[in-house]
Amino acid sequence: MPELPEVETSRRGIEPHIIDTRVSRVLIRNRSLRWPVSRAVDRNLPGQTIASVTRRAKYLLINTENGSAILHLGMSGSVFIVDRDTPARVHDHVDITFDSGKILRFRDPRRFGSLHWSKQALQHKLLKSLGPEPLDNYFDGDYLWTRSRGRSVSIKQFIMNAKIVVGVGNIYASESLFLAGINPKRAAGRVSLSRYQKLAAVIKDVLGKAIQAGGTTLRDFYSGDGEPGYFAQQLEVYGRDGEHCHYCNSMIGSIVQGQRSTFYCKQCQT
DNA sequence: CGCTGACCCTGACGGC
DNA sequence: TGCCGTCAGGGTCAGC
Repeated sequence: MPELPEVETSRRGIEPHIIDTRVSRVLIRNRSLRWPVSRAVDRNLPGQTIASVTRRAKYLLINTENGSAILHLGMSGSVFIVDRDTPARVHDHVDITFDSGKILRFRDPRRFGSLHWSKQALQHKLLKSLGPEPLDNYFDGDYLWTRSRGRSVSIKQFIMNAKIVVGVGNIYASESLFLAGINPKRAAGRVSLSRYQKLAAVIKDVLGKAIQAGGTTLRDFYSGDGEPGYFAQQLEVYGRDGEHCHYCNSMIGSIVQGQRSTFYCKQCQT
């Protein structure tokens, strides 16, 4: 469900409510997420004060002086702030309660999300081999071109590979390739440097604009403050198969790559 | 090492 | 109305 802009929107939504606030209690109703939730989470977090909430790739890092909770939202996860005594609904798996009386609640119907505790979050095995952040300066066309030489995988799957670059999920991969005019089926090793420069630029642009819009709400994404994201209104191809391209008026098509749907314009994308 | 496909899970939706 | 198939914004892992 959430890609980088949605995770960033969630981060911005919750941080002001919990920063400099002490955790009084952690309640884990269901430990069977993507990986079983270790007791280390509820053993270490209570009593800690939140120093910051940061993001690496699609992971939210809830940082304290002594370690971090590492939260991934998976496909259907969300975090939000509720007041004490707000009844939990089904699929509300984790409550982190603060001295303020507020609760940071994690909800995840499909349970593809995860929660870990780590003293050194960036060195955690799930995070340490991740590629660069797309909004970092050293992520650029030269980098993509260099990494892609000799690779036969499709450009769509290449840019969704978190070892290459993080945070580009299924929506923004299709959108970026459309904006760069690149056919998603093209082999990554057969994309020119100049096209990679265009691609890196549009990835930065589309992710930045999606963050500004508060993310993309397709059905169930809401920020920590309960606001939907408005980026869906700006989508060019995602979810638009059978409709007309905004630029050339030909029909948007869809294919399946790596068991994920890809949307593209055969006319505009070569 | 690179690539492909199976798999984890629940809910929403469309067709019949 | 109800049942069934399909699909969904994520990621890991085994096997070749």
